[in-house]
Amino acid sequence: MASSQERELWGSEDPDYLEALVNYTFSSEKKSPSVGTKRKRTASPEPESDVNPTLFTGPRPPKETVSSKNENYVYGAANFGGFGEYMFRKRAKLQIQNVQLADEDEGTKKPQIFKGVAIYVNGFTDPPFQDLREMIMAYGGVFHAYLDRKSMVTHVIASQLTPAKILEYQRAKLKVVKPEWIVKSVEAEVLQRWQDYTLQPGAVGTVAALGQGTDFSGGGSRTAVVDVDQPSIRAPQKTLAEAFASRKHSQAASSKPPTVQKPPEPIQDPLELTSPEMYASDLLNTTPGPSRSPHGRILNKHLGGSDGSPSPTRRVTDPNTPGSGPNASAAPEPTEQPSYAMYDSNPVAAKLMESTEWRRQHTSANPQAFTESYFQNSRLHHLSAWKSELRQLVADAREQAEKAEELATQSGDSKPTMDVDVTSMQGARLPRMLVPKRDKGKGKESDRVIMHVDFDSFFVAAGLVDRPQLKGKPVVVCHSGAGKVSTSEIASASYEARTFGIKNGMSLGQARQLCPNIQPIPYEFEKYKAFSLKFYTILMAFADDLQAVSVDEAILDVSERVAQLKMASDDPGDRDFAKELAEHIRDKVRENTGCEVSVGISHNIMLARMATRHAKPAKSYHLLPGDVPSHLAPLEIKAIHGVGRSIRDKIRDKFGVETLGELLEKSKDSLQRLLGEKTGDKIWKAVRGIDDTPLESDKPRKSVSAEVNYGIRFENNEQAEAFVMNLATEVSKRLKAVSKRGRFMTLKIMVRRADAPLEAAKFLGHGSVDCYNKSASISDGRGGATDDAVIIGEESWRLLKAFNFDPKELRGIGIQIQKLDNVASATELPRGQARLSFRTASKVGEAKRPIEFSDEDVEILEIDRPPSAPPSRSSNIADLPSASQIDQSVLDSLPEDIKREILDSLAQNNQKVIQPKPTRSKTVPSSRLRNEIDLTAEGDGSETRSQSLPPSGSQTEKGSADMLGVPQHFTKAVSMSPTKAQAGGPGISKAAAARHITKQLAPKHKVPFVSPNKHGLFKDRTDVDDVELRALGVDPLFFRELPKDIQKEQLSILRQQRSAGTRNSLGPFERAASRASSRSRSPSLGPLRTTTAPIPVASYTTLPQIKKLSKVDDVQNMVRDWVKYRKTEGPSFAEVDRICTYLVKCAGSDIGLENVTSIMRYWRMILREKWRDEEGVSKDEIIDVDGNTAGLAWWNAFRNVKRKVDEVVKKRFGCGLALGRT
DNA sequence: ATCCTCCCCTAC
DNA sequence: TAAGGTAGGGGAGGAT
Ligand SMILES: Nc1ccn([C@H]2C[C@H](O)[C@@H](COP(=O)(O)OP(=O)(O)OP(=O)(O)O)O2)c(=O)n1
Ligand SMILES: [Mg+2]
Repeated sequence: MASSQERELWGSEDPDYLEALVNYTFSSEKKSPSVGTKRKRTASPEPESDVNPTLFTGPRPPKETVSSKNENYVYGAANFGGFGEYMFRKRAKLQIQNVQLADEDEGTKKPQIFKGVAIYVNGFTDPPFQDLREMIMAYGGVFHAYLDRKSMVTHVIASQLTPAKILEYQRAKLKVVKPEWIVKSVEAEVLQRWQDYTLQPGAVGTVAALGQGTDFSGGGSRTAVVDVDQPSIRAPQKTLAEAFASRKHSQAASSKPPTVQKPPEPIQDPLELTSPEMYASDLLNTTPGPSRSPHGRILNKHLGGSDGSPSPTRRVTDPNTPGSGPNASAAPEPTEQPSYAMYDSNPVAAKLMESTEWRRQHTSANPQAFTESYFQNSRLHHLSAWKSELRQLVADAREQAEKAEELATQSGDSKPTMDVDVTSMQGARLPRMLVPKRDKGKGKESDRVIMHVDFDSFFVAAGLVDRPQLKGKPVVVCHSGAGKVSTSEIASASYEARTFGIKNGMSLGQARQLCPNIQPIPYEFEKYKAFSLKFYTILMAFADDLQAVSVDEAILDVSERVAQLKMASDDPGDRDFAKELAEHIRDKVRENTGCEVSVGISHNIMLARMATRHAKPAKSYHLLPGDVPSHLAPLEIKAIHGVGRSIRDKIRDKFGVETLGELLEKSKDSLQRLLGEKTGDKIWKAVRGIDDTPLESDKPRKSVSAEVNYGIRFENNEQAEAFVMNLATEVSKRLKAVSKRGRFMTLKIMVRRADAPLEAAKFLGHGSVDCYNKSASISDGRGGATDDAVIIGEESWRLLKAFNFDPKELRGIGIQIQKLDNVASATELPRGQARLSFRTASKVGEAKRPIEFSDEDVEILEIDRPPSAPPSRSSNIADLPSASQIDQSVLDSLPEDIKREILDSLAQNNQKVIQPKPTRSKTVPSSRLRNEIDLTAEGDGSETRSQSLPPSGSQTEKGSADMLGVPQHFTKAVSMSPTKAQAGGPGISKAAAARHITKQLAPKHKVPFVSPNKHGLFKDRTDVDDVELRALGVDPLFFRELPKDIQKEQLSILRQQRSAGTRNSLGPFERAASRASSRSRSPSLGPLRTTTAPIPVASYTTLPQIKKLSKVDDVQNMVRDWVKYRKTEGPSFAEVDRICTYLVKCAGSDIGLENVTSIMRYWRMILREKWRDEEGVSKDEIIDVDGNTAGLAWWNAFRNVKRKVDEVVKKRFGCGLALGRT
């Protein structure tokens, strides 16, 4: 039965596959390769015309099927739209204020429809309390935070109240109405009859408000509201879900009654195996595994010894055998668990691979088609992509809100806020944290109310929305569905399935052994995305702050929100508002998605997560401080977020403890010695329920990558090269999608281990492999960051070629880009512009560059770019292009030993003799029996285990990695063989020598290979930007202060106008710019200036540690951290504005002025330390060696703030603030 | 001390 | 059939 269903769900149209299945004899060992057996499928398309229909089409439900769109930057069809108008609830009021201000500007003031109306809001409402409050106030009403006999409240707003409560109010002569009354009145801008909105005793919480009330589009601002088109909180939408959800095989499972048989025996602690690197499927493989260390770890047999043979940086290895440790076993292992795969080498795959045609249709042998369909169907790829998109959306919404907040504040919204104002928006004025992660709330940790929200069995839950008949049954989401021995991975298992021991990450085959009647359902990526968007939209309405964790999970700070609820309640009593809010959120999500989420609440993130675990499924749980000790004590170590198998084992091996309670006895010091400073401290604190980690919602992206470690099967180098180029194109797309460009890249390679079977246990999996990485600098022609697919692709291919691997042995390829610059501030200019900038740049650059680029950088090595190569491309640190590219004279200048090494390496390289050492490898422990169970699961500890090299191995590993026979850097840099040429020469170790060279090469590449004097290079696109900006009539200073997206947008508009010859008419941006400059133009910048302000006591210039006021000191520290935090990308608009607001405010008071001077001086000092350049007016180019423009942005920010402060000071004292020279 | 590079580890 | 990606915290050890 299952099979028929499966067929219906997935179908199986691949004749070759079917044949392979049929022909395979399970009980026997592999059959002899019957070549030529496979014939082409009946109705198959020609090989090339259509790449491979089976990958794209197929009987899969059209719904979830990826409808890839062109605009999607990745193959994924599941990008999120933007939250666009969504805002954090907390900021909603500001939006309204804005609207109001705007209206006032136009002379259109909101009609005071609520004049004479005094309102009190009770309990949870939709829209939220604060939104209502703002609406009421904006339209002339009075808002009361308390309800006592003295207040003149006329109306009580509530979505739901107990009959008793309603009566009580009515007796007090209060009108009890629903929120819609407010909303509708605002929408119509006319006071509606309250009688039409009275709250009836019987009314259920189904506040219609969500349905429609929230949208007060009438006011001209919908900022605080969920847009109707987007999946919103309101209408239970049928939208996407329905649109896509064809009723299709909904009745597929109908055959079986909803009876679930009981699981054989709940597995408590399945062995854990897999790990990111070590997958359970590969455990069976290795026969003669690496030797085992005392602790059950596998010792890495040292490959590539001194002979220079290659050594992997890593080897994907065995998940350590369960309980193999000495003490082991605290957890009784279920002895009967199915293994990930039944065979060491997948017989079906082996057979299919015999067919060239099949390979070209289903593996990397067909780069373009394979990559595309692979990413479209990779759940892990989607998970990662969604995560970063969500983070970006949250960051955007936040930035937008903050901007609005600033505007509202600045514009003087000093209008007297009605009476109370418990909630006051003072947040906007306080010098709140600049850097989010900073100790914004030290000391008040206990006051935080953190909520962790996570869907229960997300993929399954989403899938069951359209398959109600499967609810209550053991269901799993995975590809395929056929095959008794399927190696298809289970992305999500229902709670019913979990009772059988099935876990996320297991193979379907394993699951079948645990539960023969397991019901697999297909993926529906589009639906997950849509649900997630609704989910986040809902959360945003209730959170003070929000951190996106993943597509189905988020962390909220609801401290303020809960405090407000409490204050607004006339009868706080002992109600747990946090829990009520959690349930409210659960209701909302259920209404909108039909899925259950669980909520964990506590006073810090770690505990909130633990609370969620306890709550699941379908519940909420508030872990109170008093319950923490007893709650944590019995949990296993892995229950701490961030503690995986490796750390758990280290602790277990060292202390022999299994639970958090036992860990309490270990000293912090011993933990730090074992795990490292930070990790040890974290664990020590965690065990005590301590976690001061703040929510992180706006961290800048540090890398962008794309990798494929599945289905990689090349027949020759041509295919490999094509694949690499294709992957580079993918990375390029991703970079462009986030407006980033990089200056450094790393190629990640997986190679089949010699002892691993040709075909892995997992169908087309990578199997047991060795990992190798190689890095290189990349740049556009001007030494700037790049996102060019060709540049990245060529560099990647060169790096790969340098390894000289047999293409047939490759099993994984990845390209990662680092050292990112934002496009807005990086290069993006057409040639012409570049040239323009060049002039300016060289002018400025020549003066300072020489200093930064010492002779060694520039003169030691010069590499001429082959004329054929586009001048734009430069490689770097990593291998030298070729012997012909090395300037002989430069070579001659090198120490003899080093020179020899270089030549040797080049020679070897040419001979293709070099064998790199893997940095890592993945393998299987020999001890693992084929039928043992290993399983993976994420939830509990069973999954991933990655085996780190044994201590000794690790060290050696590390050492060898660095030296690889020779210094790793050198090796990399020169693509040379591992031979440890002994050159240790005078004084320097070989490694040191290599590094030395590397260093010389590195900077050199990023900049050109030539001397700056010679060619006046060193121009920086940043300069370009400034020059261009000026050419466009824009003040660079002002421009830099704008949010990146605005910068980009304005830039393109201006360029367009310019090219269209419209330049003379002022564009919106130009107007803004001129306005800005005139507004703050003040000569105050000069370091010297008379002062009225007392000179700060200490000269931080010389002694930064001197303190004056601890408060000042705190601010200074914050500034220091801030600069450090944003050192590579410059400060954000919101941050600068905040510090500016703070300083201006301080400057307005006598006491504060002194502090302002101190802080400004300190800030300047920090900037001077980091970016030499002074804030001199004449020069505005501060570009560091890497071409980064952060320094420029920082100085601009400093100058702007200084200007604003000066304005204030000038008004009071007649002249600007004097900071003195130093 | 602190930075930088090259990993390892973890999470979903 | 099957889709084992990817970003960021942080540690080790060398450079500065
Ligand atoms: N190894 C994994 C783990 C998770 N996921 C996907 C599917 C999950 O549904 C989703 C969310 O992961 P969770 O860890 O939150 O797991 P579930 O939501 O499935 O279950 P629960 O949260 O109830 O434990 O991510 C996956 O594809 N592979
Ligand atoms: Mg979940």
